Amino acid sequence: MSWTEERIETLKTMWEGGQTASQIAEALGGVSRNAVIGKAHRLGLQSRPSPVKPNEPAAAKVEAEAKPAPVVAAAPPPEPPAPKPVPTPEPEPEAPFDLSDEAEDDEDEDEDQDDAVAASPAVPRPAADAPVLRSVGPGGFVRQNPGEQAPPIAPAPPRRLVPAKPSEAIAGKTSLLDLNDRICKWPLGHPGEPDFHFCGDKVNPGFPYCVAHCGHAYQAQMPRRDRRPPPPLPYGGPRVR
DNA sequence: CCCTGATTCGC
DNA sequence: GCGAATCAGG
Repeated sequence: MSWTEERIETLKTMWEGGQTASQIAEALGGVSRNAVIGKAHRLGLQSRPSPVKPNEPAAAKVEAEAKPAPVVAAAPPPEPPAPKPVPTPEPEPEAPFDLSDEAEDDEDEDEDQDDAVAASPAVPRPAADAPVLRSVGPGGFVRQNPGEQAPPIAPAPPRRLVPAKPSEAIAGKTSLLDLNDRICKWPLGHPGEPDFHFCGDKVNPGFPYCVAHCGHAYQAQMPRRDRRPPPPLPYGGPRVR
């Protein structure tokens, strides 16, 4: 399997969208997780929250036996490698909500989220967990060029909403409690803010959002090979394992 | 154990 | 350039 333009594009989008290397590898198919990581690095994609901390001074130690240690004569005490400044990660451009779940998530929040947003038994729930990227317009919405919208938008369903009691500010707006499988769940505003509410339009049948917001939610390119019936299963879909 | 990403290094 | 093997942290 080679890295075609399309596959690279998918890799980029998913990587930047916060998908794990495993998920990406699985979505692409024919490649291993390592291959994905390796390629991502070669592409210059910056590391996202990595579990491995950079060793500051301890540095050389790994299996760096590769370094034959230039023995000149009476080898002087090797200078300890100076700790290089940690590159400050660029803040993400923008996104309706925080996508990075793994980073700092709590269990209870997940539950809230599922209850709140994924409560649509009738709907094939295209992507309650990761409505991140994805494309294909079975609904008919036009797809944009990959370059036109760089930042991976993802109306990640808000977590921790449920303000115990309905606020007056959202009176007349579509609140969490108004959500059902027939109205658009696209969030407007930010959770916690007084006027936070949902779109509330009629959904594009089969999707959690209205047609307009589907256009925002589903954009990335997808391997348009085998036809995949209605519910376009996103990359981050159910992990088959 | 599982998972994650980072790195190395032979191809 | 590619990716398996390996490492290291959660």
